[in-house]
Amino acid sequence: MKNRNALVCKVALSIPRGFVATYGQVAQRAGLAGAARQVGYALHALPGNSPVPWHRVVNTHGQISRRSDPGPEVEQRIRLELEGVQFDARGRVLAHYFAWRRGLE
DNA sequence: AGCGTGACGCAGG
DNA sequence: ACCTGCGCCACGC
Repeated sequence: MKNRNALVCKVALSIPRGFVATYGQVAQRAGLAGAARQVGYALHALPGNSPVPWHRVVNTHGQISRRSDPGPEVEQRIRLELEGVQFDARGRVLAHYFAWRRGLE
């Protein structure tokens, strides 16, 4: 269960504080291109005390993805705002905070 | 071993 | 901008 998961963690850890990245971008960087879903699953499986900045990963719309438990959803928003990340009225992270632009790299 | 499900993403219409 | 379908792949039943 390591590899895939470890790779995802590694990429997540490379996201600069105060910035965010999409599941797709993380997947791409982890060598799991096209399997963004797996990134979501991998992060979902992380223990709550994990040092991995899972909150810096959002969906392609720059929004915090809906999940079964609303709790983590709120926590993610808090943690990001704590790092200075701002959201627009629709709950999307402003493009300015994306660590890596799409198509770039 | 098959099947549904899910923190996703992209191409079409 | 909105909705739909399809691809992806690990997990649990």
